[in-house]
Amino acid sequence: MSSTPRAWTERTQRPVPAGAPEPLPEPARDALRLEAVMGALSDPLRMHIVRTLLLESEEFDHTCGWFGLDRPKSSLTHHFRTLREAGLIRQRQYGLERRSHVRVDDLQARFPGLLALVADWRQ
Amino acid sequence: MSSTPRAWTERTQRPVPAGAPEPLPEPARDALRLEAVMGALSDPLRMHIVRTLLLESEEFDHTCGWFGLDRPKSSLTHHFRTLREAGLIRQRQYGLERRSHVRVDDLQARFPGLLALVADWRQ
DNA sequence: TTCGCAGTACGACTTGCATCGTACTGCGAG
DNA sequence: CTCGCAGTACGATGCAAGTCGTACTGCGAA
Repeated sequence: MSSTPRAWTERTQRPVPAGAPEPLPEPARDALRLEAVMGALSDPLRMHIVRTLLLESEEFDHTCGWFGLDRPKSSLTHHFRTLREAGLIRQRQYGLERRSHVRVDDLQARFPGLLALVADWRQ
Repeated sequence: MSSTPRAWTERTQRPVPAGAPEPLPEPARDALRLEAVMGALSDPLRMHIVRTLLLESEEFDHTCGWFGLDRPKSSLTHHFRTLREAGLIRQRQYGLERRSHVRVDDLQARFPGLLALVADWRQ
């Protein structure tokens, strides 16, 4: 079940599969704010989430549970919402679960080099 | 009295003039933390300070007053200390005044591309 | 030595955020 | 229909940070 992940630099955003649900509300590319993005990444847990999503994601998006984070569900909801509202991740509701991926194209376009910093982050 | 500022990308850190006071306490290059740096930059006023220091500084460092910020002095003390403790700026005490500059070399070495994002920031 | 000034230190207030428990929602399996 | 589960919503709590007034410090000029 594990397809080999491409390097994130080579993985431009995947085409959206037909019939995928609409993304949850998020800021448009032009509305992304560098301070807000950096504020979202100033929390180590959120930095970890984005970095993991960037480096270890496969062909499909991932649910909150996939990360194996040892925090209550309500805390994860909070952090994922923070990341989405800052524009770092896109979330779609697939039936029961909410799946996330990094907005690679938008972030590269607006803040070139930022994701490279995240990828190089050492805990 | 305005010498032409070089572009920040061409201005590697100036040699320290002989007899300059020691820098105030700051994290060493290896101790810089990306989350902390981003946390410091998540405040628009601090982002503005760093960007101004990066783009409009001259051959010498600058005092808090130079920025012409319309805030009480105690607020500025707070923000400059935050920037110094996160490792973004270096501060030296010259008699009465405390002068600051961006730690260009350290930041470029540890977080390449980060200062370019700051320079491109639009208020 | 006296004064003015740059900046600090301290403390109070307020706001925002992280954390988490609990109740709830809504889809899908059986 | 009923149950279980992923995740949300809500609210309480505690803490960290932003804001700012006031008192203070310490250098340098007159």
